[in-house]
Amino acid sequence: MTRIRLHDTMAREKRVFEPADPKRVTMYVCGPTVYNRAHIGNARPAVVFDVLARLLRHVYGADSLVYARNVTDVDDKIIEAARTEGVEPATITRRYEDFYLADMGALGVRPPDLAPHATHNIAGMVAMIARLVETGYAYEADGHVLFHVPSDPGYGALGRRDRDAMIAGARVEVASYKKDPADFVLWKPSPDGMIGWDSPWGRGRPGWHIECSAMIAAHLGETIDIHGGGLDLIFPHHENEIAQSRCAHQGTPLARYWVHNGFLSMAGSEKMSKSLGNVVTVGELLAQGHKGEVLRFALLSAHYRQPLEWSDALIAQSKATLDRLYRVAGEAQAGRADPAVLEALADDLNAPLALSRLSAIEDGATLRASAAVMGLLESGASTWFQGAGDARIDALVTSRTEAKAKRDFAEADRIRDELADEGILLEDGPSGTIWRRA
RNA sequence: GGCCCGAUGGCGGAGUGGUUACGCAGAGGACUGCAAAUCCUUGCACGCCGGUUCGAUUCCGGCUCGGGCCUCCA
Repeated sequence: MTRIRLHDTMAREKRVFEPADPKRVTMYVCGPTVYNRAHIGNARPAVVFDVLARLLRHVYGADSLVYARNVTDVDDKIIEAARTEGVEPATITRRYEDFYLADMGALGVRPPDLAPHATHNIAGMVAMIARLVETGYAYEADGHVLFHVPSDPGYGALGRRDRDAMIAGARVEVASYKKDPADFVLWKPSPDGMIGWDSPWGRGRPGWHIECSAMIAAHLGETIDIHGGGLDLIFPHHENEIAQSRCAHQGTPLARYWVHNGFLSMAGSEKMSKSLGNVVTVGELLAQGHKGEVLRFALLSAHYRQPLEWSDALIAQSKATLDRLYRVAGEAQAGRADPAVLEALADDLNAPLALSRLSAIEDGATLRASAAVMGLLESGASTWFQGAGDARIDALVTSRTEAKAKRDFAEADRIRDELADEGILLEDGPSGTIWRRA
């Protein structure tokens, strides 16, 4: 069996991956807060963990992975967006979840096995908060319930920071009702008219961190194999998840491996972020005519932990490379995957190395099977190059072939130029002329 | 200020204590009515300064530059 190694953020090093139960490998990745369109940076974890899921299924069996990616559908940004538009929060969340699924689908991201929604798991959150209050890890204050960080001596292990450092660096004013500046919210009150649920502490809504802890416990178990997400979630989000879950579960660890992807930046080298306004959404890129698979290839062109600078040149290079790979793949059916490609992916998901090994494959069936583990080359070559097909173009190509047979090259070139103006390129091969869209 | 990460050829990007990454783009050739595609050939590299070493892009230290986190954030 292929031996997978993963870089574990907790250990700060690559570790051999050994699931607790090879027949039921569990993975949880922090999914979107659905209040706007996903930008290309948001797509990186979706694509990266989609590849990891494909690899895990390849190694452990298609039915041996349970992959959950949550949907945060209650959040202050959602409430704000709903208020701005004058609609219910559910209108916002449904709209943007649909967009998210469509955008990720275009990138070849398969839906996860489970997509738990925060609003469907309130009872589990309330129960977990209640247990934390009972056991002295959390307290009620001014309508809020807060996790008391000093009560958890293990706090800070993932983010590698001590309490003093956290407090010294705090850039947000500390709420007066907190016992300790580092304490974070588990439950907050909702005024009349705002989305909320009844609880022992009054009508309110959950804090962000408790959502993931409760949904992991409810859907995957107290300890999961892999927890993934973006680098920026390490602190505080994942640190807080760990604290809540461990304290609610008698010290049982939340995850056995922590995997974090690096960031995408735009040319100009600042982090792509909504607040900076330097974002390109997946929807915009698709609308510009870029194929989803090209964007996927571009996202996989750097190792997932490395920074990746997004640019038009990167998109163009990715397309050119994919064009060539599709010519090799042709219409071949998937055969056996190349072990060298699998080996690269198994070594901490080294996608760039895997892609380079893909380039060395000359057999279409092997190429297609190997690329499938990365979610690439899943179309036939004719679909890739021509799309749905076009009888008018076929007729023009036939006319040109006839002109060529009569050695009327002026007419043949005229037709070729005419098609070129439409972005249609012709290739005269030994078995006739084929066309493709540029 | 604290913690963490990165720096490879025109571009993207692996990897390694001493031999070719690979891809894209470029150049030359073959093929072609001309192209395209394909094949062959080919140029271009490891941020700066020290140290360890027979030998460092690779290990160590310092520096410079860039990026991330420090309770909104993939």
